[in-house]
Amino acid sequence: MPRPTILDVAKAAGVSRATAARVLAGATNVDPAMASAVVREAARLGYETNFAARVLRGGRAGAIGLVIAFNELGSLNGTFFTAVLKGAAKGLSAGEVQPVLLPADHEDLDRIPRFLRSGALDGAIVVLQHEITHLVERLADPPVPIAWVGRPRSDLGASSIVIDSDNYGGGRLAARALIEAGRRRIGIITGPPDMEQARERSRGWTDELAQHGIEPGPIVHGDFTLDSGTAAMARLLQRAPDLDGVFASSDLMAAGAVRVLHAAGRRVPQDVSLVGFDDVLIASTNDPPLTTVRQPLEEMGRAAADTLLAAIRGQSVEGMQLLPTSLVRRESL
Amino acid sequence: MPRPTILDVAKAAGVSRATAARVLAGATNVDPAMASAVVREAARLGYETNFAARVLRGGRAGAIGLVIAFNELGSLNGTFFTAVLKGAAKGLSAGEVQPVLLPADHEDLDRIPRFLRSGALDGAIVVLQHEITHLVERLADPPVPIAWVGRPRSDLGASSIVIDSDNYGGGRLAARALIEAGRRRIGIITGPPDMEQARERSRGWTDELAQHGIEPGPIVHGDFTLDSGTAAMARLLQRAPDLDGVFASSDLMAAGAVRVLHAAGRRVPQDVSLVGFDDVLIASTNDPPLTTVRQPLEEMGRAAADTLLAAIRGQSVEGMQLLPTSLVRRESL
DNA sequence: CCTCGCTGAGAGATCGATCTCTCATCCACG
DNA sequence: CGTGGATGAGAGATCGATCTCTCAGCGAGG
Repeated sequence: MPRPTILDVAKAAGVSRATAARVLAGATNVDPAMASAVVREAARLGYETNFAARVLRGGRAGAIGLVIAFNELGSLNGTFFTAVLKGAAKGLSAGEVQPVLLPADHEDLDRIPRFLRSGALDGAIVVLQHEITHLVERLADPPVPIAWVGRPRSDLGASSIVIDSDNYGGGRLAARALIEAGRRRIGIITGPPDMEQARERSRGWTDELAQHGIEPGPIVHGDFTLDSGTAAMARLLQRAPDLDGVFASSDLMAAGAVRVLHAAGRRVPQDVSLVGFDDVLIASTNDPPLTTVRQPLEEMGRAAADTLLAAIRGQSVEGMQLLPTSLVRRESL
Repeated sequence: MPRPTILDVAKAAGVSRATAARVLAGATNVDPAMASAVVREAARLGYETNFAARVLRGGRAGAIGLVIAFNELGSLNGTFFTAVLKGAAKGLSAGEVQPVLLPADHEDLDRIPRFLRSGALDGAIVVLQHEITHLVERLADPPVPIAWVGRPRSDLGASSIVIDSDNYGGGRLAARALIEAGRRRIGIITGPPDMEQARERSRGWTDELAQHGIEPGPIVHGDFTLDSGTAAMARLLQRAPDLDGVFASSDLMAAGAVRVLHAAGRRVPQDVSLVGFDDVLIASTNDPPLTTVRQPLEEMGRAAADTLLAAIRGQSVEGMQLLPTSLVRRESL
C-alpha cells in the first residue's frame, strides 16, 4: 500500500492541496470545519509529511546527525560519548528534531562528508575522538552547520561552533592537586599528540608545575584507552621508579595505570598518587575510586545541540564555548 | 555557497542535464569525451547527488536505520547491541548503504514510526530490547521493510523478517550442562516476561529438566540488567537456600548473581554452579569467567542487514531465521 | 540514391510539499 | 446601493534528479 500523500488527505477532506498543507503547517486562517476535517483524515490515513519533498522544497529535514567513531562505540570509552549524546538528545528533543547517529568508519572517511553533502540532514554534531581526527579536514567547508565537541587542531572558519571543556585549566587543576598533596616527582600519561584536548591538558600541567618551581617528570603518550594506560604506566615506572604522582589524561588510562602500580607493589595513593581526567563511570567504580578532573560532558552535549539548532534557525551564535572543568576528589589522591 | 546541482555540472561540462545524469548513473552509451568532462567537473565542484531529489523521484535513499533503545546505549548492556551493530554495519557497507542509528526514546515512542513513515530511509533494523517492546505494535504495518533482531511477541505479517537465535535450544543447553555437572536443585533467573526471547529460554530450561525427571527450582524475574540480577539472586537464595545451580537468562544478571553468592559466602562453582546467556564481554572478564550460552550476535546483525538489503532490492527472502546457540565453557560451572 | 536501423543526446514530465500569486466572497462603511 | 478592505481558498510554480519520449545524425544495405 502506497504512502498517502497530502493530495489524498486533501481529497478525503474535500479541500485543496494548499488548504491541507496550510492546516498541517499550523496556519490559523482556515475555516475550523475544514481544518478539523483535514486533521481527522490525516490521522485516519496515517499521513506523514514526505521527508524528501519537504527537504527538496527547501524546508528543514527535521533531523541532525551525531557523528561518532564506530570502533569506540563498543568499548568502555563509549561512556564518554554516551554522556555527550544524552545531553545532545535532550536538547534535540526539545527542538523537535530526530537525532541520527552516524558511525564513522575510519576505513572510509569520506562517507560521512558525502552523506552530509547530500543534504539529508540539517546539521551535525561531531564528537571529536582520536580515530576520526582526520574528518576535520574533510569537513573544513561544511555543507551544513556543524557543532564540534572538542577542539579540532586545524583552524576552522570563524563561523564554526566549537564546544569544549577547559582542558588547559583542568591540567592545572590536576597538577595543583598533586602538588598540594606533597607530591614532587610527578609523571604524566598524556593523550595522543594529534588531539588538541590532550595537548592542552599537558600544557596546563606543565605551566602549573613551572609556577611552583617543580621540575616536570617523565612524559609518556597513550591513546586514552585502558590498555594504553597500562603500557604507559609500565614505561613511566621504568624511567622513574621513584615517582610519587601521576596525572593520567583520561580515566581509562588512569584505571590501567592503577593495575600496573598494584602489580608492581605500589599502593595507591600511599606510594603513588593518581589523578585522572573525564569523570566517566569507571572513575567511581575503580578500586580505588579515582580522583579526577571532571568534564561536564552532558552539559557539553546539550550546549552543542542548543547552539547548533540556533545556528540552523539562522540566529547568530557564540562560536567558541569553553565549559569549566572541576576536580572531583575520591581516593586515588 | 549553495550546493552545486547536476545542472551546474552539466553546464560546466557543456552537456545537458540528462547526459550528466547518465554519466553519474554509470551509463555506458555516452561519448567518452563528454563522460570524462562530466566526471571532472563533478569532482571539481564537489557535487553530490541531492538526497531529497533522488528519494522523491523514487530512488533509494541509500540509508537504513538501526533502532536501539536509547537508555541501553550507555550501560554495559550496550555490548549486546554493539555486537549486532558491528555485524550489521559490515553488511551495510558491502551494500553501499549508510547506517543510521536511531535512539528510541521510550518517552516518545511514536517518534521512530513517524520518522520511518516520512520515507527518509529505505528500511530499518530493529534490535528488540525490553524498553522498546511497545514499538512492535506501532510498526505493525511498516512503511518500509523492517528486519527484527529478536522475536517480537505479537505476530507480524507473514512477509516480515525476523532474525533470532535459538533461545529455546539455548535454554535446553544451559539446563543440560547444569544437570551433567550433577546439579539437581536448579533455580532460574529469567528475563522480562514480555520478551519472547526470555520466555523461550525458560521454556527450553523447563523442558530439559522435565526430560531428565528433575523438578524445576524457584523462578524469579529480572530485566537483563546487572542490578536486577543481584536482586533476583537474593530472592532465589531466600526461597531456596540449598540450591546448587542457577541459570541466568543474561550474562549481566549472572554477573550480578555472582556478587550476591560471594557476599553470601557461596563459592562459584564449588557450591553453586552458574550458567549465563549471551556471551558478551563481561562473561569473559567476570571473576570467575562465566560459562554461558553464546548467541551469535555479530552473525545475527549481519544476517539482518543482508536480508533487509535483499528485501529492499525486491528479492524474496527467508522471513524467519533462527541462528544456533552454543555452550561456551568457562569457570562458573 | 534512398531508406531503414541504430547510437547518442536533448526536451519534457514526474515525484510531493509548500510558497506565492491570484481570485472569489463577504461585511462594513461612505 | 456601490466600493474598499479583509479573509479564505485554489491554481501555478518551484526544488533537483531521473525516467521516458523524441529526434538528429550517420552508416549500411537494397
